Amino acid sequence: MKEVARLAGVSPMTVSRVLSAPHLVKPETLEQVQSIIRAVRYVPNRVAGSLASRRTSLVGLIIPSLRNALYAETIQGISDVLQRHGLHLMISDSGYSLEREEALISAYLSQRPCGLILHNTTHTEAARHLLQDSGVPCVETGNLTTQPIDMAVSYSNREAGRAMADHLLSRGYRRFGFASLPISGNERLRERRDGFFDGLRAAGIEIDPAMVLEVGEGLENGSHALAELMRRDASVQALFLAGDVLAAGAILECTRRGLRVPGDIAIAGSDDNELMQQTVPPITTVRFPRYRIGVRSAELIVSRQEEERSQPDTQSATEDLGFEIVPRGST
Amino acid sequence: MKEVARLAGVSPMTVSRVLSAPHLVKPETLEQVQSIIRAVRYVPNRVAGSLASRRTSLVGLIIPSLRNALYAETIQGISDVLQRHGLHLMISDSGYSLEREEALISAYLSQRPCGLILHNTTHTEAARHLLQDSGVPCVETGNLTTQPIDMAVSYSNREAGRAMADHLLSRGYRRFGFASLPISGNERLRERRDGFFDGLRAAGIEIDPAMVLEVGEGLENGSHALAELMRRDASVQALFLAGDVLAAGAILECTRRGLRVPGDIAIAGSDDNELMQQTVPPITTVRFPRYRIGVRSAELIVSRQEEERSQPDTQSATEDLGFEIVPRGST
DNA sequence: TTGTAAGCGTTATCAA
DNA sequence: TTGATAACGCTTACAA
Repeated sequence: MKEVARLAGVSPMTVSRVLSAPHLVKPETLEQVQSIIRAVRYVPNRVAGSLASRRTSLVGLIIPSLRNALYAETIQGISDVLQRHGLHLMISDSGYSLEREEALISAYLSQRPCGLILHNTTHTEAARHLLQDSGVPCVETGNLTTQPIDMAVSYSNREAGRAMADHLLSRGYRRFGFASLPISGNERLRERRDGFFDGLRAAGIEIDPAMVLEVGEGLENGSHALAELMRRDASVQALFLAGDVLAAGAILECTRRGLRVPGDIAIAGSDDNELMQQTVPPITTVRFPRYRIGVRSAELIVSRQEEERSQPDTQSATEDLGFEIVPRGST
Repeated sequence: MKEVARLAGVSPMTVSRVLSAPHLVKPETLEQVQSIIRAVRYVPNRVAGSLASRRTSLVGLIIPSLRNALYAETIQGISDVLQRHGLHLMISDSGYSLEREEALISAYLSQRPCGLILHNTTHTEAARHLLQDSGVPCVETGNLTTQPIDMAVSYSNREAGRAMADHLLSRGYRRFGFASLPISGNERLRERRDGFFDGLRAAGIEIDPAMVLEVGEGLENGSHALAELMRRDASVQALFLAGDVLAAGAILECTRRGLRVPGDIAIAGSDDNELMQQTVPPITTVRFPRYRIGVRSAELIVSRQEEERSQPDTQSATEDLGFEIVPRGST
């Protein structure tokens, strides 16, 4: 910057203004400086800028897994908003471990980000403290929480589970099975499952513990879940496969076995992805507004940031973006 | 840090050492300082650290689209390696636009990252200059390039296309169709398509331009592609659907139409994802080592970084990680 | 093993 | 509209 200033015959401060507040610079000076900047291909150093201004352009995102296509929509929503505001996204995965999440939060806070987004609402004690003390705007997402650390943008997994129970009951099914990814350490799935059980119980139906399964990720494990649940109870009428693409895997397995869906067995999924619409038959599912969640999360952080520049009266927020049962051919 | 130093009765420099070179500190002092750090919940400021050391812990990644599940594997590979080395990943999507890529490169360079990974081998003139002048280690990936800006880790899309042609020819097919996402601005797909045509041509077969289609993303568009190509030539024998999940969409459409695969029509895909293995029949495809590519890309940047600390004799590298034709039921 | 001094490359602040 | 000056919170280099 000094070099640019020297060549343009102005002070470094003027160069700085050309870059970050061009409207404060006389048009001729502006153009003069800009031409030098282009000529020497000057690339400003934001590290220095951030230190001086005590403000970075980094937003941190921690998700349970990068591989899981679920998060892609949310990430795109976040990214779209941040990019419009000149902010940058750091992403890491916690591998579903709260300890790793804590370590990541700590590492991210060292970077003095202008915001943090967590796809998670349960954290270690230490992690909560870190976040609270830091004063960094923080959005929790992935599940509705009554006690957000700062802000939350989500939907109720419990209500979604209950709504799916109501849907299946309304179709006349009475014997159920349930499968999901491992519940431990995943409050989103736990809530969805418990909501489902609540809904059945309200209709006087108790699900057999043997008909509740945890399986690994992937289509293949959806197939396994179907096979195993049918083996355990050949008269089961409806399955709720909560999580990722398990339901699609089950449908594909039905195709392979020549089972009619929903004639022989009804199958419902969650997390509407395009696969759900394209199977034969298309799968009844519960859809969460993932892109919108990314967008709102990012917007909250951006607005927090802009607030800070004017009036620093921080306000917490919890937004419930809802969900939607999408009835299709499989139930 | 000053505050911690004061409370611990040492100089700030000792606190700094406790954090970044603990082996240089006397054990008692170390413990003493660490206990103060915990007590006051001191979170070091890496922005300041980076400015002083002229070294950040940020690696930038630019991919064409965040939504595309293709990149998830590569990202996970990168992330796994970086996390082990205490580095952080910034991710943005260029939306398949070279101009946006250039803008992102420029923005990333301002952050003085310790490396950049581009899922792309064609760039604007300005972008190449920026990268070359910056001296920031840069890995290009996604396609084999003869002229890497710095380093490259990839596979040959052209060879992959040719290999798929050979595979289909060896199965006895002679009338072909091809569909992919839009080719323009996507050198990876162009190469794959051209390689496919090369392979056919070598066997004396020229593909009818009417049987070459570009469609949008998603399963649904795979279905459309199948419908359209069969409409244009009812006697077509084999389709190569290159890109994303188009082939799976086509297979699902065949299921809906009651077409036998490969009896009525053979279908081959690319980018082996789990969907390809689970359809009925499973889809013949070409598999790229996406996770490995992420791993190697990150490793090259890490090793460059460590080199720099010792001997600064930078060396360029192009690594070809190959691909694999996976013959399955659909051809 | 620890400390001192001098930056790192910007921006905030105030004065001109 | 522009400039001088003093930070920002660390690390490097060297000295003790």
